[in-house]
Amino acid sequence: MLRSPVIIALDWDAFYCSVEEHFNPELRKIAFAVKQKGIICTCNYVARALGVKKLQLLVDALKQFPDLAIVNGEDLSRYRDASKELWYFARDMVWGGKVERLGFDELFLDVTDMIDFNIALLDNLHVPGASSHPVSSFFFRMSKEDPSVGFSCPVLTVAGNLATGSLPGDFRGDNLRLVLGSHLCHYIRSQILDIKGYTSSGGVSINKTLAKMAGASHKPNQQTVLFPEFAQDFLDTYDIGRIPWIGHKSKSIILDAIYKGTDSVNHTMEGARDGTVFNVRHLANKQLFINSLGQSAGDKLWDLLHGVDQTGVQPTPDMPTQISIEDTFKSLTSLIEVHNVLRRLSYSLLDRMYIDLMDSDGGWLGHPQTARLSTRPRSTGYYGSRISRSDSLPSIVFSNSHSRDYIVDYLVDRCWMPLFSKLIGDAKIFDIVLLNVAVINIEKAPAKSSDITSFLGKKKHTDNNQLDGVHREELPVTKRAKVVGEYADSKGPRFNFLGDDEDVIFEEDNYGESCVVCGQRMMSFALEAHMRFHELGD
DNA sequence: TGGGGTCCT
DNA sequence: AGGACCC
Repeated sequence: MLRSPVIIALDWDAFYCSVEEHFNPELRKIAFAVKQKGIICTCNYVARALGVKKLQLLVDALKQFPDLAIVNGEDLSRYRDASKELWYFARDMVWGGKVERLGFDELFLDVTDMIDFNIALLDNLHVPGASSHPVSSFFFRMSKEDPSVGFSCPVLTVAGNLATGSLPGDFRGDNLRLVLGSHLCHYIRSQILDIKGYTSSGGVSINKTLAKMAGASHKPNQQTVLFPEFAQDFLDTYDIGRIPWIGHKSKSIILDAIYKGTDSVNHTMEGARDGTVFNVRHLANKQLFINSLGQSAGDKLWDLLHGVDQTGVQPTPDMPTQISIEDTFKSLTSLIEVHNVLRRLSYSLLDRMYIDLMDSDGGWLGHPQTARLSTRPRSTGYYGSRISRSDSLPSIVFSNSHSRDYIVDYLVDRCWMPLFSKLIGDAKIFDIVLLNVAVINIEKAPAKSSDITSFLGKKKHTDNNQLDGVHREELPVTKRAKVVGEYADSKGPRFNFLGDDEDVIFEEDNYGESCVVCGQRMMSFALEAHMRFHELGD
């Protein structure tokens, strides 16, 4: 008999805010939001209760809620650190480490093996002919080796919410496995809260998409199990655009294909086109999906509407496949400004490479092969459109015999600036709003025997599962400080109320300054290097 | 309207 | 090199 997987989706509640509250517990009590440039990227639940929205314009939110506190979240290092820590912690609990990370705040856990093992234990408790009563509780084992590790698991109840509010017809077979999954989910969330101090929302079902949607249906700090027999009812009420992996483009293509006969008035009015899963399922068919989206995407999205998701949990590797650093601007038009931004971005990029690609002895775990520079032109193309150029990454970035300053200079002059020239072409006239530097195509370094060189000092990666509440909050800082030193310290969490306008005003003082020598306008932080440029007599 | 990521074409 | 998707 074929058994379904048991998948758990976890989502840290208001993640950036939770991290900030970790650093500054006083934030817990007040309404606050995390901003990046001109927008609020997330806000805590105190603020949400007042009506603050995610992805709201900062100026709008402050107009409406003058007392809203604002934290600058443009530097992601603290969130990345916390994300990694929670990911490793969860992964240590899942047999085979079958954990996939999605963004910084979501995990998929394939706990099928753990469920199967414990189902077998449960079956053994039923002595044939001895009793007609099933056990009401048993000890769920979290370890194959140590029978004392685990938790008490009531098998006649479901932990948390029921998607569609319905109990399944029976507690046998795959249903029983999901019941155990719900208790496992609850146990894992409790561990994460008790030991790491983060609340989460959980979803339990037979594949990633159903688990994720189930989890999203009851937030925060709750969990939901979706039994397969209710999957279609659950999905049918959703708009297709709310199903993960069906984005704006796909939704629009699908609705266009379905409603292609209707007039243009209806076409442009979103409300006029019923996009519920139920409606789309009945007005379209698989062939229409394949015709309009292509074989592979059409097939996949049609399956999704029916609760079928073949993509398994792909364990996220320890090394990222790319590392990128970016910044956005209102407008960047001169080479010297670009040069200075690239210098700053290169510093951060090196930091990230040292953190994510080096082992505790300062040896490289992986070597990126390619450097990629991306920009976004101002007001050309659709929003978000980027253009990029790439070239092989100079191997000097792996050197331990050059200073960081030297490597940065080398990168900017020999790598990023030439790529930038390639990007903007012969006209040499540009107006960009974004710069992104990335190292990609990271190849795993061959296993090394020993490497004594350690110009960065020890980067300790301990498993701090046993840390108590007092020391827990110091972790992310101390972990990073040894590696990046004073650079990171200068960029610690900043937070201010309205009235302390440093972070609230949008980059006001970065613009409109003029060089006293040549009169060229540039951002203030570019002035210093620009003056050096004059002193050297160009 | 951010500052990241993944995979596919 | 770009485009889709995710957060």
